[in-house]
Amino acid sequence: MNNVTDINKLASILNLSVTTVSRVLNGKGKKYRISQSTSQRVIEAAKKYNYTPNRIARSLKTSKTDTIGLIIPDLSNPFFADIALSIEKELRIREYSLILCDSSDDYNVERALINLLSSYKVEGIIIAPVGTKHNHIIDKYKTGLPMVVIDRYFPNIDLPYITSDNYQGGMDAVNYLISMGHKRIACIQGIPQSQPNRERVDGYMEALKQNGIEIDESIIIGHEFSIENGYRQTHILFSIDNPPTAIFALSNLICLGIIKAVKEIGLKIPDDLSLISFDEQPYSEYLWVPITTIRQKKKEMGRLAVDVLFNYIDNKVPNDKIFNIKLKTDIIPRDSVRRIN
Amino acid sequence: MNNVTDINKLASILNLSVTTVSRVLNGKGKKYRISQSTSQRVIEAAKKYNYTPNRIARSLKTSKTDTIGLIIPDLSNPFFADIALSIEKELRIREYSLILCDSSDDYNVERALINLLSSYKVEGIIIAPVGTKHNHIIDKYKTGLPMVVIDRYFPNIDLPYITSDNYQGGMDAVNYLISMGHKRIACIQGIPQSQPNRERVDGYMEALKQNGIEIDESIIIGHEFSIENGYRQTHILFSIDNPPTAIFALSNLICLGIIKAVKEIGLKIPDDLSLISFDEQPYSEYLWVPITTIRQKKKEMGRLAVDVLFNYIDNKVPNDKIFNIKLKTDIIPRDSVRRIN
DNA sequence: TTGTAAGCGTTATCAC
DNA sequence: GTGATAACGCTTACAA
Repeated sequence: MNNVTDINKLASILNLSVTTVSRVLNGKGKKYRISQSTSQRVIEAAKKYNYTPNRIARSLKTSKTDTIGLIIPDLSNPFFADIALSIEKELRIREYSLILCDSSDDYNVERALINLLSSYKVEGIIIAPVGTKHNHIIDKYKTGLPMVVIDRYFPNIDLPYITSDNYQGGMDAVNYLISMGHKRIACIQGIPQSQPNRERVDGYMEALKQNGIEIDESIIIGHEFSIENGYRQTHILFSIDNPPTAIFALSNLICLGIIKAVKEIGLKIPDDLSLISFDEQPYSEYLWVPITTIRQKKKEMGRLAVDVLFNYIDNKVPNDKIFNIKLKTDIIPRDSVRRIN
Repeated sequence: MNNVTDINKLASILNLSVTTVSRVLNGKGKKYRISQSTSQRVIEAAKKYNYTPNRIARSLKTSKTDTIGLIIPDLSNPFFADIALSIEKELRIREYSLILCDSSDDYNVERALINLLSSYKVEGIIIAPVGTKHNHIIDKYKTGLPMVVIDRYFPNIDLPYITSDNYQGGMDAVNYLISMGHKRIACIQGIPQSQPNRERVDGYMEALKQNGIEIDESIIIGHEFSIENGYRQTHILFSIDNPPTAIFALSNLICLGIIKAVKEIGLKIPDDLSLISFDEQPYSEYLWVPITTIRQKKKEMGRLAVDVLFNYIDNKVPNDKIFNIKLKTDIIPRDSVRRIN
């Protein structure tokens, strides 16, 4: 089983030039009118000696690496894991591979990762940014490296993005709560500076406004998309006078934290508290109480991100034409919201 | 902002040879006794022109790509997502990057991915195999490419692996159930041919045997690590005579399916049915009933996989010395198991 | 129908 | 202290 890893060796074994071997192996046999028999011999030898072209060498020559980079803040969050999976699948179809990077929601890490990926000569980057600063991203994009931002985008900045319609999602959630009779609605948020968070909160406020309900800033709290945050803030909410009758959780992780706290406090959902949460998960239905959620189109987001990215990579679209897409969310009513008086 | 992407250009701007520039940039300045001032100039110019070495070219020369490949069956399964994250983090510390591949639990895809990764010249591969065949893996390993198998390993085969002690985990789960008075214990399994599944079932049977409980093969059912499978099998279990008083679920996804079915059937956990499940998840505690689980050391598994892999990559260890590691599991008692008469 | 040779951007060997 | 130059394995003009 003498594996051959070098086109030169293969060519010399075959008594052919590397050119011919390369052409056959790249499917350019007929283009260069290489004889049937030669082609056969090459293909068989390649199989026999288990030869696969060295992509590194090929890339150096062609400046195509067939790789793209993905930077996400937290792979252990199923929201991002699902998106990553969707992206991987889409890339596979195009015969591209994925270099996966986790920024741990850290701006400095993210910054370094972009440069790292660029040194690996990825042909494009899909990034769910930490969400606060964006200069490092734009700079790289202007360099000519195709990039698409997902989830946490930057408004009014020339960067292609795919995100959910978080504003509408926030409005839908709160309108639903209001339609069920709730007026005192708290909002436990994630990273306040991040755009999805902002828009969800804006949607929340708009819904209240449209329904003539006064906004109480003291029950818009929290600072992180985590279980811990949901847990803490809920305890705070129920230690104040006039606690809410409903909570709008801005992510699945926050929602879990709320459940934890609510049980500790000894309340029942939805009897004592109604709950609605952003992010549908496979387990949302099987939680303590089946949770009413706002579902984002994760798979679609991944698919579109790749689509749009390749529009730039394949130069179907000029770099200064910016794609901006907001995907509709939908609401999945379950048992966690109760109708009150 | 004229970015320079070529060491030649940078060298000519500096009026130095590429050799010198390369040496300085690779931290070999003092080794070659390059003057302080020259080093300074190089470093500053690199920064000024935003120069980063082309890793593709470097790799071709050094045959080091600083990448490793990861193949997992399903990134949307949080068990694998957590492991992937742990691996990514470990690699980052070593300044390596990760090419992530999802095999969709498909043997043919897995086969192709191994060759693909090898053509990308990854320096090693960590793989959670589909779990049935292994020749393609061994063949590649024998080629000299370092590989480590995680989770679904192959017994009595010369391949390094890191997995959980599934046998012990299975025994622990069932012993716990038995200690709570259960005798009629069903087992809903995942992929029957996969080794973790086998060993969990073996542990299950051993525990029964040791306690003088007869094994009823008709209540060891299922074929997939999925919600759907858990759901279906539970319905089947409760359509037969003499249904179980407890179920041992062999994965978190299966557990969710069981919950779904149990609710439909109108049973209560743990009143009418006790449930214990493999795989601890962040949400295990917040499910319909807080679920008693067998926790696997996912983070540790990822960490060790990388550790062991680098023992081969760095040739600290001969390729024919095989590392085999089984990590202890632990049991997290919650409310889903009831003590019966 | 096939082959020769240049060149992709590095690093490493040898030379000065 | 610094520099020419070969080589890594491939693709691709250009030749024949």
